[in-house]
Amino acid sequence: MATARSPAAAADKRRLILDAAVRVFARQGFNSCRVSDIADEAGVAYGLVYHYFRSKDEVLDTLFLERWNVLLGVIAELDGSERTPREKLLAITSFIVDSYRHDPELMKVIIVEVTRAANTFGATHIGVIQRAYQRIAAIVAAAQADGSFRSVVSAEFAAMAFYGAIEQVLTSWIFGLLEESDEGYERAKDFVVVTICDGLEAHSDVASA
Amino acid sequence: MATARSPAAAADKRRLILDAAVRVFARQGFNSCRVSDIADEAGVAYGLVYHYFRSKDEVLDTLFLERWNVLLGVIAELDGSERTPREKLLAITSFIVDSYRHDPELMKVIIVEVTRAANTFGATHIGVIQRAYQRIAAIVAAAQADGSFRSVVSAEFAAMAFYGAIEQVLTSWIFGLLEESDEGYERAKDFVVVTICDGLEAHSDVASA
Amino acid sequence: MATARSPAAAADKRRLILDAAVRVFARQGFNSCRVSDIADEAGVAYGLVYHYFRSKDEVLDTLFLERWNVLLGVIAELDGSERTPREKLLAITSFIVDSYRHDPELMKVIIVEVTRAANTFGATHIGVIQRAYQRIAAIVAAAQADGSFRSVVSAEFAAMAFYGAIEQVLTSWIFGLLEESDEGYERAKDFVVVTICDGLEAHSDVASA
Amino acid sequence: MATARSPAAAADKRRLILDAAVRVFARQGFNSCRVSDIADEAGVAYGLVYHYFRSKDEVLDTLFLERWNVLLGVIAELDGSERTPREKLLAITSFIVDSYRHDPELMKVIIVEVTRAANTFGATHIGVIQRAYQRIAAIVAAAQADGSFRSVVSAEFAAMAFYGAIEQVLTSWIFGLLEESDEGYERAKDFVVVTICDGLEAHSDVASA
DNA sequence: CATGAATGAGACTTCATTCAT
DNA sequence: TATGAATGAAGTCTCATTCAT
Repeated sequence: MATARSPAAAADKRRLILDAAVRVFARQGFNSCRVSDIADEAGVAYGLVYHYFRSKDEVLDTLFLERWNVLLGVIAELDGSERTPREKLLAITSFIVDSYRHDPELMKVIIVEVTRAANTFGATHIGVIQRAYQRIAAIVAAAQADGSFRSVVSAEFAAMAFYGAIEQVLTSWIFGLLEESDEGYERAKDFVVVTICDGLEAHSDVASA
Repeated sequence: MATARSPAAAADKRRLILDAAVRVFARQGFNSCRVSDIADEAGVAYGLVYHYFRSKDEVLDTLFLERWNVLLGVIAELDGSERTPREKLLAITSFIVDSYRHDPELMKVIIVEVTRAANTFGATHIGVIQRAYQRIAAIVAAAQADGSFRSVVSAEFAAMAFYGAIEQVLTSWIFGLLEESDEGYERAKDFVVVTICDGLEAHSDVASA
Repeated sequence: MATARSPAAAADKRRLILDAAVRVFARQGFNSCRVSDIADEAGVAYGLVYHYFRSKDEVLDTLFLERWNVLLGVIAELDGSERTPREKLLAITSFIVDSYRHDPELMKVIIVEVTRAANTFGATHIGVIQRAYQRIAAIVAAAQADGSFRSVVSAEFAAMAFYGAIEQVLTSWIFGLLEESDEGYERAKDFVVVTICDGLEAHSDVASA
Repeated sequence: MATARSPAAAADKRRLILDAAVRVFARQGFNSCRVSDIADEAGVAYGLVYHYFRSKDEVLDTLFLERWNVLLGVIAELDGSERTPREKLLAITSFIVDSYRHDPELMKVIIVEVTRAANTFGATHIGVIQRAYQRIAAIVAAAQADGSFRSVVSAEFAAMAFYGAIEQVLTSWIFGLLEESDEGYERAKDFVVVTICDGLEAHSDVASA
């Protein structure tokens, strides 16, 4: 009782609600769930959700931004590191795949409810979403500048193909179309980088091109 | 009697509603629009939507299946053609990009409201969605079998990266992140194929790999 | 084809709709069925219902009045006959029970949807419904006047108990609470008359009363 | 804090809605009234009806079961008492008539909307409705066993005639066909029992039968 | 007579949000 | 902080009725 009312506990309630929201959004979808579903899942009265968040939207906004900002931070840090471009792309892929492995429900929510929701949350967060694409593009552009990447495709576009490949892998896991296993996760990381960096065609063809 | 109420005109009303629904779904999103918005856009009475469709969901189902079945037909046809694997992938890319160019609203609806809606329509149509991935994978697998594509990544996965790249391009157009122009559309087709088939890295690296 | 378009066939269509309506009203209830259900059951287009009847209500009105007027006629005829009061009551009971035996669906509709529908059809037809009660009361009153029936209860009230007993028997059949068989129907007729005319108590008690 | 929002007041709102529903159902009929009519009559917001009840149906179900269970309890209690069979039937009649006298609207709703609604609520509650008939039949059967009632009609059937007579009396009041007054209510009780127990025919006839 | 496409008012129900306690 | 009763706008869907052919 005494501990339950401590400031720490109060902060916990907010976290409790956010974590519950992830599970509910992942299970039912943002539009199909009720605020009371989140409260039930968190084990609190549903008025409390409105104590910590202005609206149902703000709950999802919060979840998305929390995670996306981590992603942006990781990419920024990588960009400034000593790695080769290929290593940088692998590290980004690795981070996203591991994010999914660690909390598949949160990543499902982010991809399904935000990143692709062109009319609702996607539009709201288009700015920060775009920033991720731009930072990846910057990595590619630098690689093209130093000659390690070819310039046949624009950096902007290359970033898109790269990110699209990753998101499609996650989507396939989300839809249950692709087997999920520790080995599967690791292979996926390699496959994305090999495909995007080396291409699918046999070397001889490439060489003669 | 070639009057406005001929059987042909009746069929037109159904089409009128479907076309209006595309515009409304694209503009407001499936969840944010009302059935009356569709009726208003089509210039018909509210109840007529329910005369032709059992529910709001069925309108979207119909739109999606109409178009997706065309895509499946095109891929199947291409698979049986005399083209090289690379040409086949280009043709698929070309078809999808041209679909978007011809009717960007319909493609927006399909991608935003169905293909990625893991909790709602995506789950409903997962079977037919998957079929497209599988047919692309079959093209890659055949290419790997005859040696024109390398086997370092599984065909299934390669198909995913390929399709993900395309969908990300369309998503970027939808979000207004990528310039849309006749030239842009054509370049996008090439870029997807070049990236996926040749890879981003400079040849020397690939050769030495 | 030639016969189907004859005037006789046209009249048949009206009858077809009425008969279909009985089945549909009995099965689904007046409120829960649609005009199109009646048309479907009759095998005609539902616009045709509106050719023969002004509204859905009028279909039920017609069915009710058709049958109730027959009942009124029977009671009137009996009243003028040479029978004893007890025989008259038996004849009325017999007619109603046989009506049910012959067309249970129609009687179900009349009782469930009209006779007891105090807020809707019952109110509309209260006049003609009451006339039946009054005619039965007249039979009882005459019997009381000539000494064959006691006058301890008012004729009006006695008619009510008599009719209520019959309707409850039909209701029990309708609800499936009472076994239906040829023998059951005949026994029911006797039971109603015995109960109402002789009473339930043993004779000795009655005699000593 | 003895304010209007105490827990007791909250419980009152539910009661308020139920009582309002009785008035509205009685006045307009279940099918013809809207949920908003109930809310308006109760002076509460639309949604509060759905806070306390899952549906419009559940409101009627609740009203019916509340009252019908009281009836079942009364009959059960009477059955175990020391009264003569005739006194038991009188007590049941008395209870039902007094129920109507005390709250005619509720009894109207129960009879018109439930007890005779073979396609909707009657079918739903057929089990508990039947239990009342059975308990009355049990009283008659016991009377027949001890010789106080004759066995010429089955107990089951006798119960039906008895209950049917009562319900017809109530129906007549509901339809405004029978004068309502304190004296009228009392006379009705006697009349039902006299008719059912003694019969309508003059004693001499009965004796000679 | 016959059809069924077209209309649109209106019903039930949901649920985000507020607020008194 | 925490609760959940209370609010009411808004949405989907139904269906009686009309009407052009």
